[in-house]
Amino acid sequence: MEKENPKKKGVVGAGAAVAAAGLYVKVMTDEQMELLRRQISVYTTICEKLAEMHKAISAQHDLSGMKLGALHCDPLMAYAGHKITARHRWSPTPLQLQILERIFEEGNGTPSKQKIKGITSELSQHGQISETNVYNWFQNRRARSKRKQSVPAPNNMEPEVEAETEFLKDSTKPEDTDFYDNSAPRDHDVYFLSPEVDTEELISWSANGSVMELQSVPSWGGFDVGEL
Amino acid sequence: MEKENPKKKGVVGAGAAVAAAGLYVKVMTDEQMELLRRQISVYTTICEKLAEMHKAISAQHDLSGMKLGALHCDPLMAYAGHKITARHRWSPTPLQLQILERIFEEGNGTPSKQKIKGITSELSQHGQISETNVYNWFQNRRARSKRKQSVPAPNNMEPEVEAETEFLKDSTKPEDTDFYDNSAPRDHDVYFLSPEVDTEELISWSANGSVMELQSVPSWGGFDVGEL
DNA sequence: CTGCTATGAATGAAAG
DNA sequence: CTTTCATTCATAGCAG
Repeated sequence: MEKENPKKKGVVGAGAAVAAAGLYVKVMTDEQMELLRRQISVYTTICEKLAEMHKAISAQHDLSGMKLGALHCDPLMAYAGHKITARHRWSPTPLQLQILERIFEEGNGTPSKQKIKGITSELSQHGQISETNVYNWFQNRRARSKRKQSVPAPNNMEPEVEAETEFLKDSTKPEDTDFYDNSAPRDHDVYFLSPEVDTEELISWSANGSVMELQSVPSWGGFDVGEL
Repeated sequence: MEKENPKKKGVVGAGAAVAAAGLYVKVMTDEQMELLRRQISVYTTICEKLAEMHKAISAQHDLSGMKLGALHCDPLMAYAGHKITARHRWSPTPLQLQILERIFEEGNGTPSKQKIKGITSELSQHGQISETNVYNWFQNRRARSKRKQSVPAPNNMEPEVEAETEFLKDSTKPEDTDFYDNSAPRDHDVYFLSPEVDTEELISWSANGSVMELQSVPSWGGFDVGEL
């Protein structure tokens, strides 16, 4: 496989001599400093929390599709020197996936050409996508959902109550059983505000919005990072 | 380049000495400023993405139902005890492996459905196994054995430039355009500097590794946000 | 503890 | 539509 090439000593421009006039320096007051520090802290916490949740959620392979594969790289990786591998196969963004699933379940068993076109244009508002992608997606979705009717899923034993079976038994069928949601109430809100964590005071984003708020404060109290 | 120590807070002396004497203003070099700016940008973007992702995921909690029915790990459980790792992926017992190998080499290039079924039931006498497992096994076995003869030659290029190597092979589809990959510039720098860019395609954080990495860089080259 | 390797699994795309 | 291929993700097990 190909992995990181610790070649380009990217490292957050440690030595990335900033612009030319590196003679004068920027100045910040204590106040600004404090503010900055605070914001950073918040961001850090949020990211940490989110990462944790993400990890948990996609414990092993779930991920309702958060692996956008458009460009396989994130900002950090970029600076880390990991080349931006160009060209990757398309992958729906979470939003797109959501929509696709909805449409799929809606019963439109046969997305006609026209349908596809429409869907495509709708989805392209949430990210790059082509008609072919949509077509393939439906094709695959159908084919794969079809192949899920063998596992009797008879005795769904408690995952954690494994007797002496070394490996899990029937993990057999990947996709089937739609009743799972009975065990999982939709109190999503609660999930994120986990009982023990102490940081949620900082970030309380039960539904979805808190984070957005945070994002809206990128100016960092007078410190305009954007204008730099 | 002295930022190799993820553990020890570097404390770039430049003036971030928030500690004691808080009488004079803090000073940051352009370099630090740049760094900060980048990090902020990255955090912002990531948070944005994460938020979006979670919104989508929690929206229907797994729309495709593509996961193991019973196993439904939610964040809550994760926090509770990090126990979500209950499921282990299947692995053939030596005996099963032996049989599988035999069958594989027997030439049955394509163990079709029926074949799979038969094999599965045969193997299940030696341990837990499902058709899917068998299917995947053959799939992987074939793919892997095929790729066992082209390792050395193709590399020669500098890692830093090899990004452009191949995005020519985008054979996508007949009828539509696949701008999705060509339109995205790979000017890494831009990623950080322009928050206004449509982040959808800029950041794609597929692997959980990305996030993890992020977490590991909270020191902000001198800033110790962690201690806050 | 950190990283690497082997390998089960998921999935977009293509072939039949 | 169904089956196969190719690529990638994620993780268990092992080595340094």
